[in-house]
Amino acid sequence: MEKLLDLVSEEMKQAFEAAGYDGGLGKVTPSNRPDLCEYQCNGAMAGAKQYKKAPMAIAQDVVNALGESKVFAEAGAVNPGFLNLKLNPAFVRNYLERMAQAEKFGLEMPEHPKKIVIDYGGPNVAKPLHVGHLRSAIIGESVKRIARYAGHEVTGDIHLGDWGLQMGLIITELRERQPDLLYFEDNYEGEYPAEAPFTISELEEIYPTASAKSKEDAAYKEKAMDATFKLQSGVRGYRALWKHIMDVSVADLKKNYKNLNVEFDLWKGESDVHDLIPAMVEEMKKGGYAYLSEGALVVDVKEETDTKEVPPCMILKSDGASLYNTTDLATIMDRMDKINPDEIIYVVDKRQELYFEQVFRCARKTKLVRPETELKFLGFGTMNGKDGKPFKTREGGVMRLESLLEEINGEMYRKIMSQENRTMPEGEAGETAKIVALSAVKYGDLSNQASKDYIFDIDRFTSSEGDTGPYILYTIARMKSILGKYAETGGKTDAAALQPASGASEKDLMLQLAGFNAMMEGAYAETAPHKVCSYIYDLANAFNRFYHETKILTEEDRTKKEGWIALLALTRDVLETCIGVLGFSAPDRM
RNA sequence: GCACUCGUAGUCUAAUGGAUAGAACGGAGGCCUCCGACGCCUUUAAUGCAGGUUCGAUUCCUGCCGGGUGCACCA
Repeated sequence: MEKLLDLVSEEMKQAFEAAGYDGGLGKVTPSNRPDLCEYQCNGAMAGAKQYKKAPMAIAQDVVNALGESKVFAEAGAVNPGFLNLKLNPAFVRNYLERMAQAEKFGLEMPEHPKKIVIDYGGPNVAKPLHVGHLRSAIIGESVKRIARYAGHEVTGDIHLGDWGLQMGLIITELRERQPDLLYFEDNYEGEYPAEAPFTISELEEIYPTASAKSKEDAAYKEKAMDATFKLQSGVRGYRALWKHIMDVSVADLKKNYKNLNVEFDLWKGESDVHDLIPAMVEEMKKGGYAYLSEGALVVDVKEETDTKEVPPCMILKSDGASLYNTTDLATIMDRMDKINPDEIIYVVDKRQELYFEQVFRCARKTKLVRPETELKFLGFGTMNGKDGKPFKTREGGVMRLESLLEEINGEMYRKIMSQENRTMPEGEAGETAKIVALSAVKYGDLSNQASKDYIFDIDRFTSSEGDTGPYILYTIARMKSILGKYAETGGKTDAAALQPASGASEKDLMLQLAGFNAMMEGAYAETAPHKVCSYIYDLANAFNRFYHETKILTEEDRTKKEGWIALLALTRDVLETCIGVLGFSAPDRM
């Protein structure tokens, strides 16, 4: 289904052509001056040079050519040459009815859906999630859902950090503590226990301990590196331990991501591509791309047009070990092999931009990807505390994600329980608090442009006043309440009942709804969840204004009432769809 | 040192080169016998500085000032 803006532009294009001008000038955009008009066209000014004619004269010609139109209720030429437009209410009404009845509100599906892999999350096993993981999860999940809604075939991959020295450290510390474990017996050939010899909380304590020790004690670090080597070369007991670490850790991660309403399609990690590395390195050498520099194996990725120094992409360290680059490149290779995506999007801290630039160039140069495969870096900014510095606990440490969520859930719960006219029982309040708290966190994050730093302010995010998640949910709850009451009286809801707008706030709401497709297309094209946020905020406001001056349930005129109910139902559906792609949901009441 | 990035009301944030820079919080004032006042309405206040390109610049270019970040064996 065509976007409203396209239909309107088409009408304008014909008018330009009828008046003897280039139809391409007839592009219509939403109005910058809502007090003057609903839509505007700046084509007359753009065409002034081309036709050596005053913009105003061109605009007047176009208005004359437009004549009587089904699309426009008003079209006027205004100095210095703007075309101010108001739409015909019946035209808008018909558009909304089609939208309500169409799949995905008439959002056009791509002719050739793209295969997209989104790499986000990126936690390390055996380490608890902390606030640094929050943005990748929230933004990645939303980008994934938007792309999927837009009709593409999207795979979300968590990309675990599950290989390398950190695993050696854990195994070493385990050995220090429990040297008699079966896993450390060289000659043992039997089955290992199914149960892990540690819990997740122990694991989370073991890693930092081991990491600290290795920094102070060279011999300890030596042991850890040896353990890493043994693990990577496949020593049975070490592999068995590694499996335990993975199982315990992944189970915990799944629980935590579930609380965030984040779901990965793939739980792949660095370990999955370990075996692919030797062949990949060999190819890069054979192709003449990789060479030794200062003992390390590197691929040059400089380009003529660079204004900055782009260091070569390192493939192997001088000791022959692999590193971050190696696994990322091997992962690209693996994805091309198994999924063959048209695009891979990395949702990563923006500080890694240069690094990914190197990796992308290297992947292209060494032909790991097809020439047309898009590699996109979606870098996000830092989440700061109220002081404008990176978010920390009161003690100055790294805050665990669990603690952060608990704090917000608690805050939300207190707010619900302290409502003056609270009718909600405590049990439901607990569940509702979680739903609303998640909206607070996610909306607070996503309403900013991803690339910018932002200030995490619990008080502001959990407030239901202003541009917040709870405000959106409150508005939805109110609509559900009205629709519920209407349904109780046996009323029917049907999009065919929609009426042309009779008032200004009603028309405003309708136009806002009609802009859904254009908004969603833009949010996908620019991988910009914040556009969805600002859209639903405007939509919620438009609804609240309409609600305020329209008494729906007490309306005597049945035609009017059913039309409004249909409008309400459509608004609710659009809002819920939008928060769905943002990765949160709305309770029925709050 | 080189490079990247960001500077918008007191605070927080938006704006494919287009009209009077749009919101939110805060401040001031108003609206509940009526569908959820966690709402609505009115009001207050901003593009770091200096040039340039353009009919028109928050947006593009140059310089300066200020914050953040990155510059091969970490991830």
